[in-house]
Amino acid sequence: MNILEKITNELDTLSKSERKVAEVILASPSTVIHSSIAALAKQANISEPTVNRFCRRLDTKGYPDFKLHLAQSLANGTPYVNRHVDENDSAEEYTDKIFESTMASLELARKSLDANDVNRSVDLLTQANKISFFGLGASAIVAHDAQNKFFRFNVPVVYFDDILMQRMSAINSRQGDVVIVISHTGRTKSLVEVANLAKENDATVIGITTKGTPLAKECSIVLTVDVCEDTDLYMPMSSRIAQLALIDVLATGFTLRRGSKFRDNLKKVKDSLRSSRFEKKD
Amino acid sequence: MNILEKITNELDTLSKSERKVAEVILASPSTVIHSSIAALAKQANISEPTVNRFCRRLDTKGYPDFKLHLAQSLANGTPYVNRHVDENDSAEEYTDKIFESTMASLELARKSLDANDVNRSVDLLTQANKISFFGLGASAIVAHDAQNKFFRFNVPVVYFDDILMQRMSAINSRQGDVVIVISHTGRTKSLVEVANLAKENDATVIGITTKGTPLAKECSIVLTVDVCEDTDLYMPMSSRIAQLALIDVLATGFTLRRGSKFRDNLKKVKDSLRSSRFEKKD
DNA sequence: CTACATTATGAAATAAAATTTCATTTTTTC
DNA sequence: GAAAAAATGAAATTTTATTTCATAATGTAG
Repeated sequence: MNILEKITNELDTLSKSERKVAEVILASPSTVIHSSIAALAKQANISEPTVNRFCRRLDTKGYPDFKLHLAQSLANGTPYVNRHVDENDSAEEYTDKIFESTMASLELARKSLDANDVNRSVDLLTQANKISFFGLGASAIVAHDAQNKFFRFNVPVVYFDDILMQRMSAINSRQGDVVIVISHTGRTKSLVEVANLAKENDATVIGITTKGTPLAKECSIVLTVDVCEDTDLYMPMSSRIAQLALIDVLATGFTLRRGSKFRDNLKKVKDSLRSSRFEKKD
Repeated sequence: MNILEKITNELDTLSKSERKVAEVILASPSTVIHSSIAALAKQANISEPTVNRFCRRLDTKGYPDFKLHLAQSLANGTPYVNRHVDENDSAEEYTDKIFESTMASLELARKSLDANDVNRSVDLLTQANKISFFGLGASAIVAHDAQNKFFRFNVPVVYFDDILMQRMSAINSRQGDVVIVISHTGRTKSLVEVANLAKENDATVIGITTKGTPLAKECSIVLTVDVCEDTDLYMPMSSRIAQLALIDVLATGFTLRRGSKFRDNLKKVKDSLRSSRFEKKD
C-alpha cells in the first residue's frame, strides 16, 4: 500500500533514469508533493516524460495521481515503518519508537482480524453458560484483563494462569461453555493441550493467536492477531497490546449485542466505585 | 490540521456557492481526490473559479494543493477524530473504531509523556534495591505485566493488587526502593494512601497517572499518561493500553542502560522457554 | 565485431487542467 | 431604492501534464 515502500521494493525493476527519479523522491518525499513534474524532472536531471513513465510503472494514473499517493503515505508520519530501538537512543527517541511500533502493530493486527470471526465470537460469548480465559506469561495478563472486563457484565467468567487449574477447568467444561485460549506464539504445549481438552469436552474453543499455529488447529474459531515479527524481540510487547485491543473489541461487541438497558448496568458498576475515590474538583 | 474538520468548522463563513462545494466534498471526499476541478464544479453546479476560491479560503494554494491535503486527511482514516462506537455498528465497524481510538490514544499519551521524567525514572529503576508495582482493577493488570517484564531482568521486583499487601509492602519500604503506583484516575483513595506511606518511608515513588491528580501530588516523579477522556466510557480501555506501552518504554530504557551483555541474558530467559513450546517448522 | 532488434530517453507538440481577469449578477447597506 | 460591496461565472491565459515521435543507448544473434 505505502508508495514509499513500493518504490524501494521496485527499485531494481526501474531503468537508470527512473531510478534517479526514485532517489530524488526517497531523499525528500515531502518536497516532491509540492513540486510540479517539471521541477522534479529538473531535480533528477531527466526529462518530464521519464517522470511520467516512472509514475505509471508504480500503478498510478500519472504524476498528479502519484503525488496523491505520496501525500497519503506521508500523512501518517511513516508509522508503518517499524523503527527499531537503537543502542544509543535517547529517552525521547526510544519512547517515540516504542509508541510508534505499538501503533503500527495495532494497525497490522486490525488488518489481520476477520470481522466475521469477531462477530461469531461475540455471538457465542453472549450465549455462553460460562466463559473461561486461559493464558500464560504475558498472555496471562490479557486473560486477567478479559476477566476484569467480562466480570462487569455479570456473567459467569473465570481466568486461570496456572497450568493445573486450566487443565481441571478444561476437563470440567461442557457444551455451551466458551473457552478462550490466548497465546501469541500458539506453540505453548500446555495451552495447546488445554485447548484440546476443552474441545474434547464439547466446549467452544476460541483462540487468540497467530495464524496457522498448533493452537489455531485446536480451535473452533481463531481470532488472528498478527503483529510485526520483531517488535517482541526480548519480551512480549506489541503482541499483548494487540490482544488487549481485541479483548476491548469483544467486550464492546458483547455490550452492543446486549442492548442499551444492559449498558445502564455497566454505569452502575462504575458508579459503585465512586465512594472509593477522591472527588474530582472541577 | 485535518482538512475535513476544517471544512466543517468553516462551513458558516463560506458563501452560498462555496458551501455547495463543501457539501459535495464532505459527501464523498474519496471521490473528490480523483476529480478535476471541472468535474467537481459540475458536480456542485457551480463554476470552476468558485472551487478555486473555496480552496484558497481554506488556506491552500489552489485546487491541486487542496486535493493533497484532502488525500492526507483521508489517509489515516480520520484517526485523530475519536470515532465513537454506535448502537448499530457492524462487527467490522466497531472493530475498526476501537483499534483506531486506541491508536489515537497512544498518540496522545506519547505527547503527554515527558522524556526527562522517563529518563529519570529509568535511572532510578536501574539503581533500585527493590522495585514494587501497585495497581488496582485494570491498573492491577498493568502492574502484573510490569512484574512479568522486570522479573526477566533478574532484579528484585514484586507486584500487588491487594490493598493490604500493598500497605504492608509500602510500610516496609526504605530508601533505595522504588515504588511505582499505577492509577488512571489517580483518585483511588487506598492507592493514594499507599503512595503516601511509601513516601513517608523514604522510598522513591513514581506515579503512572493523569496530570494533576491527588496521586500525582504524592509522587517524586509523575509519568503522565493522558488519554482521550471518553475512550474509557464504561470500562478502562485506552488508558491501560497506554500504561502498558509506558511499561514497555521503561523496560526498554532499563535494558539499554544495562548494556549489551545484559541483553544476552534476556535472550537466555527467552530460550529457557523453548522446551515448553512446539517447534516452529519453517 | 557488426547488424539488427529492443528498450530507454528527451524534444517538441498537444492536451488537459488550473488560474486569472473582468464583466455581470446578487446581496447588503444606508 | 440607489450605491457599494460581495459573489459568481465566461472566457482568456497560464501552468502543468501527457503524448508523439525521432534519436540514442543497450542488448543480442550471427
